[in-house]
Amino acid sequence: MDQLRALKYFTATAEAGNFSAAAKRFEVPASSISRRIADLEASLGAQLLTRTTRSVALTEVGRQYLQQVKGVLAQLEQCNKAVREYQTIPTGTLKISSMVGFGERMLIPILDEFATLYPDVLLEVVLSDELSKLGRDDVDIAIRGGFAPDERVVAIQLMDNQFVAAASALYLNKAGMPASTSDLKSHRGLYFKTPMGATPWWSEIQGQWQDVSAPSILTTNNGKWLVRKAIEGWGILMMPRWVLQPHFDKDELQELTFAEPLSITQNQDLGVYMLYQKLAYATPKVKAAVDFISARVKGRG
Amino acid sequence: MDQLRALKYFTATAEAGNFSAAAKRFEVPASSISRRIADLEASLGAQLLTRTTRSVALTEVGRQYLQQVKGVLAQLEQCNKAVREYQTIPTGTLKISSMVGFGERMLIPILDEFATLYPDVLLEVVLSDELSKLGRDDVDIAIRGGFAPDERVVAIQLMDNQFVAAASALYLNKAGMPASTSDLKSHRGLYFKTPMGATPWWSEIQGQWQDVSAPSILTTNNGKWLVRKAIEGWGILMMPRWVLQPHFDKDELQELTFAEPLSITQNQDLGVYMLYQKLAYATPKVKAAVDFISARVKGRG
DNA sequence: AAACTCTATTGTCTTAATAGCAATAAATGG
DNA sequence: CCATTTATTGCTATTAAGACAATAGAGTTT
Repeated sequence: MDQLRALKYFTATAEAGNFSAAAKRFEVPASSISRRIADLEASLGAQLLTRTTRSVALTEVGRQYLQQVKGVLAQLEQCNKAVREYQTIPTGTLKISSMVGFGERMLIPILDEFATLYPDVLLEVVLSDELSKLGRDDVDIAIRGGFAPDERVVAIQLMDNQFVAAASALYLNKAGMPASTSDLKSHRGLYFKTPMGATPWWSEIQGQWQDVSAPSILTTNNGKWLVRKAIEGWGILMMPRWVLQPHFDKDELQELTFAEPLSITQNQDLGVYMLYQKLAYATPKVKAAVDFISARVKGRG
Repeated sequence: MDQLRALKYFTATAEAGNFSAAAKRFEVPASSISRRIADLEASLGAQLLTRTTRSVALTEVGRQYLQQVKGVLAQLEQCNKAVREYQTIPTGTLKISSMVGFGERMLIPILDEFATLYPDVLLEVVLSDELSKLGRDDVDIAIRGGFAPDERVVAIQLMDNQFVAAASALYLNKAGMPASTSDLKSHRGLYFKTPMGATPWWSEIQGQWQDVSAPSILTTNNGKWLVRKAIEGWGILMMPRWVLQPHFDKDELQELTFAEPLSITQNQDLGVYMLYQKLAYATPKVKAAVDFISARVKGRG
């Protein structure tokens, strides 16, 4: 018995809810679907579907089996795909999902070079701060702050993503230079809003992490606007160093340094990570992109 | 192409190092192994093995593919095993639907023991006098008064469910003991209301079934309340013997016996039945529960 | 209530895939 | 150099799956 075929029929039927719809998808008669699944059930010694003459429904075992088997099928497909694409020149569509800020400032600029280097790779870049799933054929490469530990996902740290406080000279002249992190509370705050919520300012004062956020003047998920407002002297903001560095260089903003540690989280590990599936690395386009991005970004950052 | 078989051949060959050894393991000619793997390679568009006339060795892709695929095969085996195990050890969720009265008095008490006996079975008991469908994965076991004849449903009679008339001494002192069933009409009636309607009293007098119902004082679908009112002397009620027996024992109620047959239906067959689906592959959880319930209830009832 | 449609199943035939077997050619080991 | 092992190839037999038609049950519409 071709169990693999039976499994494909089974998953399709479970999704469709009846045999005939599944049969159409595979362009075979419904009787074939019925027979293959009956065979599968016989070989397992278990009833996977309860049938009426009008429709089919999963049994409890059927539901369990389906869920597990779907993962197996997906993985096998991945394996086949990896082999098929191996030993070929980088081609095809490469989907990259990145955080908005990083994408605009770091990724897009270097991808021009990548595109000329690998002209056969069609780039599809999605900038979003929402999470997107790897593996589900959703994206090939994801760039995120922090990473969820997963066996099949490789995480490469691109940069440390250290948040620093900054304000314009204009503002500092008006409001005065804060001497310590606890002074921040009497200033005006410009806040970056991530999908996980706003990013209050934390400082470790005498071994204790404390919220030292200034009253909010503006909260937005648009980094560029936030920076512009800071330059115009609206208040103090905290952003990753790699965002602010160009403005420091142009003297548009001044970095505020303190004796006490200052961060946007009590957890220090908020580096920028590039994530990709371990399996996918076998495909040339992914391998090329992963190697390219990590070389370029690490060289800069 | 049966990819699964090809993969099994491939992994065996890779482990053995040559086709003939793998062929022996599957008891097929070496030519079959050779052909299946060649097909697999063709479908993948990649060479997995380098062959000499004396032995075979993995290529770079082959090694990668082997490693990934071995995991997939193991997982699939795991899935199959899980299903087969499900068919041998009682596990999973067991849904039982029962009539309210029977459920409260007979079923729930014995299910404690069942739960300790089969700890892997998650019980889900629904007490309702409404009909519920077997088969649609709605319930695994249904307990009902009477049964609809259906080819795919097995019905086991648990008890005879004989209805008997009763009243308290208090009432009988006041109203007098009815000498025959036809006397009942001048008494006060407490009626049990099933989803099928009220339950008038029928008696077979001189070969003729007649309605001998007393005027109704109370009609309810709540058996416990009905019994309490009877004990308090409100009137005469008819309930299954297994409901009333404890009250007879405690002298709270007296059974009324007559020369003429008395019932709540002209059809005598109103036993309590346990119903379950007749499936090609019976699940252990259902079998265990059916056996357990019929043993315990028949022993008592 | 009756006609209709959609759906799963079953039987039979056809077609495609696989196993079995024998022959051949290449490589290894003595 | 010969004997042996091993992969491959051609051919046949066998088995499994698909195609098609017919049947029966379950909703749906009229």
